[in-house]
Amino acid sequence: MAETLISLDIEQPFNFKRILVSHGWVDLAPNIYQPEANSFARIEELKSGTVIKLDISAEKKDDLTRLNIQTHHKGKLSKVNLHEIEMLIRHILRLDEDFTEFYALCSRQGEPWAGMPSGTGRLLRSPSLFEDIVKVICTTNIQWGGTRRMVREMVEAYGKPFPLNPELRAFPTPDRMAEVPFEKFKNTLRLGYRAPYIHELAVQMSQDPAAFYEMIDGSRKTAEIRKRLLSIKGIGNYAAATMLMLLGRYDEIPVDSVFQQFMNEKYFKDREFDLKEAVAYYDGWGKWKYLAYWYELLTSD
DNA sequence: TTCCAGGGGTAGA
DNA sequence: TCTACCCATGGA
Repeated sequence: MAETLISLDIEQPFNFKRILVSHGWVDLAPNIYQPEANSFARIEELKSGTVIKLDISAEKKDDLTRLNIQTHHKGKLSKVNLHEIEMLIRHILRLDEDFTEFYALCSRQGEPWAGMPSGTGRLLRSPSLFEDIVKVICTTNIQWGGTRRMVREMVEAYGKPFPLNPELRAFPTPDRMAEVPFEKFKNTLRLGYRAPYIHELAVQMSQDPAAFYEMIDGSRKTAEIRKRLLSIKGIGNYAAATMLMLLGRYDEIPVDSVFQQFMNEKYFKDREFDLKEAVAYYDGWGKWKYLAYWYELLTSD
């Protein structure tokens, strides 16, 4: 067993704890949430096929935050491996995303946004597009406990084991899912009607991953990316809005039962609920609608 | 047992 | 673009 510590100093407003409680992602396998330690771990299969465990925590250092990524591995990690780990950490924690404009807007909008803790706004994501799409599909038309179960079953059935503790596994690659015949895939996992969507996605992404990354290219307009996301079976309006959020685009409100119940209770107490009016409530936030809604929801009770 | 969940696909207007 | 209807699964 070997350990390698990677430390990253973050100078911009940054709030690690807020990432952990930003949405449910920290609680989905192969993430391991450690709330008492204010940290989380994650099993990761690197491009080389090496499976490692990452223990991710943060500490305050004067005016900046130091991220500590304790990497547990068998054998030695190459420079390429270490670079890949840093890049994936930067991605899942959104270290390179700029929220300056959002914070300025929050301070002008009054409460609850004006009182938002510094560095809020980063919602945890997964290293790969495949993992995030699969997880978003697993949040549709099901309670959160069901989402956790389905994701856990996928990891347990098809994730590559961590050699130092084979009970822990990485998130399955598209290849590993695609090579399983559909009938077997469907009967191994209890995904309900989502099984064909996820298996088909795995097949397509294993055949032509570049097409998917080209689809979400940063130079594309949000509406264009949204249209492409909607062409994926299993992704509708809610899931597309959630995927856009995960891609760093906050233009769309994810209209689901949570949104409708929250808006109904907060703004439609004495009158009939109007969905268009509820969505339009966030129009003033422009490209920051999702974060505005999400923060209001988090602080509502 | 029935209802429905952090909805979406499809057919038919 | 909008509406009905169907969809597996499991928790409440």
